[in-house]
Amino acid sequence: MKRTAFAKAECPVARALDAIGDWWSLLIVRDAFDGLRRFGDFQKNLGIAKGMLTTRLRTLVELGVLEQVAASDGSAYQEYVLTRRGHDLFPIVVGLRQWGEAHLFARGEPHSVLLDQAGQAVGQLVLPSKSGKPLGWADTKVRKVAARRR
Amino acid sequence: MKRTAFAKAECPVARALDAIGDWWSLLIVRDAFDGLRRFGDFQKNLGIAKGMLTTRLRTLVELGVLEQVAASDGSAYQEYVLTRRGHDLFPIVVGLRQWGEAHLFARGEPHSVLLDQAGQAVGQLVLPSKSGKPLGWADTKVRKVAARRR
DNA sequence: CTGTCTAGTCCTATTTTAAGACCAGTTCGG
DNA sequence: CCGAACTGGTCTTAAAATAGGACTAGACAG
Repeated sequence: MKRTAFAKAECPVARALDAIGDWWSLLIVRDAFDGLRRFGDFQKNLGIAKGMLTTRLRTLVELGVLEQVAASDGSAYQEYVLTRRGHDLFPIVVGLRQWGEAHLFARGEPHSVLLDQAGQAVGQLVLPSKSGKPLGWADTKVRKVAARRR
Repeated sequence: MKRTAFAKAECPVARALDAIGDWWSLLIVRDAFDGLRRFGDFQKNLGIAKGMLTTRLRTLVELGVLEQVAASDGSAYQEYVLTRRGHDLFPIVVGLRQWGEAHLFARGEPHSVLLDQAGQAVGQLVLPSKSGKPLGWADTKVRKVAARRR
């Protein structure tokens, strides 16, 4: 049966996963953050089947995460670049990176690292509170949307 | 063909997506953050097929994101609770939530909201730098693992 | 005991994915 | 200017994943 959809869910997490929660979309976005722009670059770097890449890029463009622009090198081809909405995915990609680094690599196993412009490794993502003290899971709760009464 | 695997990738983002980057796993984790613990609770709340839920829970337990413990109500059943590793997924779930809120809901459309213990909406995730100034996408770059020479 | 609840397993139909053949327009080398 | 190679796709096919539901063993409630 068709993959179940959460596009109408009232939970933003579910909608976000419905939009970009597949194996390829965020990897394409990651590569876009790394500066990749052309169909062939994504295809070669990810080893993704061309047909998949075509449908993923189309979906990301429809979502407004990527947009197609004329190639920056003056050729007749097109390039895919991140929009504002795409740039806003940065914390998610960083979060995945930090979780992966912390839990999916053996001690000493080499992996790529995120640096600031001075070449320093960046810190951990934090969720600030009004008081300035970072919030963890235990400090928060979700307020659900009130069930619609009749 | 078999879904392509990134479990050996040197990029932590790719490994993380390989582990938890499917449509259901993070929704299960979200529900666990919301306090759900039992098979039937997850199944009812998500509307997921039981077979899918079984394999997802098994995978999450193997990954060390969830663990099975004896039911807290004294019955003979088991419950699934987040481990330390599971709790560390909090920033990712929050990131998805915030991106979804910002880009996937129409103005005024109701959605669930994340609150701190005082009932205040939480702020945006930030990536701090040494200098204390939050880092954005343009302020960072990825250092790749050096290609292995012979 | 008996009926219901829980937490699954198993089966089937359908959809999605991977992989590669094929193709039209673009660019390059000479 | 011409043929070869590159770019950015489309189409086809086989295998795998998903949705949905039937079925079941053990726990529990009355």
